[in-house]
Amino acid sequence: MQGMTTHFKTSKALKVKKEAGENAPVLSDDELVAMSVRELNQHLRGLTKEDVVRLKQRRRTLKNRGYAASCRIKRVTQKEELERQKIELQQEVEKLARENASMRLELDALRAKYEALQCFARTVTRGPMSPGKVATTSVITIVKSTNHNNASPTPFYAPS
Amino acid sequence: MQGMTTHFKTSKALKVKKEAGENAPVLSDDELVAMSVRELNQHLRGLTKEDVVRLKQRRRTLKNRGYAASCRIKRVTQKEELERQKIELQQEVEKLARENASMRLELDALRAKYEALQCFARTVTRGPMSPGKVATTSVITIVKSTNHNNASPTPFYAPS
DNA sequence: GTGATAAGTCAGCAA
DNA sequence: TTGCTGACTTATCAC
Repeated sequence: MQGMTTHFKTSKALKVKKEAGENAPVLSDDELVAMSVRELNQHLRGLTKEDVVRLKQRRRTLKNRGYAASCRIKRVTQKEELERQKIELQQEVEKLARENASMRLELDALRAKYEALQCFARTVTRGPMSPGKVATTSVITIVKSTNHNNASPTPFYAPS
Repeated sequence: MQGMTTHFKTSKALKVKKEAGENAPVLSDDELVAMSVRELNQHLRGLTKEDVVRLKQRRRTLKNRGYAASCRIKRVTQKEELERQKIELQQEVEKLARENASMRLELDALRAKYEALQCFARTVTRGPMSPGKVATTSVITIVKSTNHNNASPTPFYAPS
């Protein structure tokens, strides 16, 4: 329904302007689009009303071309930004999950150590009937099993 | 450079087809676009070569219109999906951070309790010279200060 | 051929 | 008037 490419259209528009041109040195698209309204009016002197309308329309179209490009760039940029944030958040989730897991291990280990110590404390405080020697033996046994589980060589009676 | 809206163009295309029409009941856009190639060929009988080309081109344009629409919808959908995932991840980060903080508190509290118990154990095991009564008094003191810090009414010598 | 997409054009809204 | 964006068309690429 009009088999011309945009570039053909553009150059045709230029050609038309040239044909009807008075003195204008054939404004390029870039010049026309970068021109301020005041500057544009300078170039409008001595042109047909029709040419003025045509030129202004071409300017508007060129501007629109730029707007459309900005719009696309903005869209792409925003999408990339979202994807970046997504990756960042995923990494943060991973980091927190790791911290979480390691703290859970630490907590479990400490709970075990605590319970072992508690157990020992009970044997000691259950009554003054048993002499120190028995209690100490218990302690050694407990510590061994605890060490086997969390590889911490610190016996609970050390200053830590 | 052609001041017609798409709909105007479309109806113009229809009109053209009607003017040159043989027997076709003026295919609507929807009909034309939904038609299979084989069905289309049925409707192409007895049309000018030019009309055949025109009709096929109209069909292609209509199809393209649909593709463009799908493309836009897809773009929007993907963006929404990204935003949804972002919110989901933010919530997960918050949840993990909360868990993390509470576990850290728990860990600190347990460490304090453990150290208190350790302290007591040392007083008990330092030597069998001190009788049970003295040790018990120490225990009570420790428990009180521990309770003050973490509001846990469980003395370390209870079965927990 | 069919479907998807980048670029350009236009309409229409908002400032 | 300027800038932006949705919808459409066209060109182009991949399958």
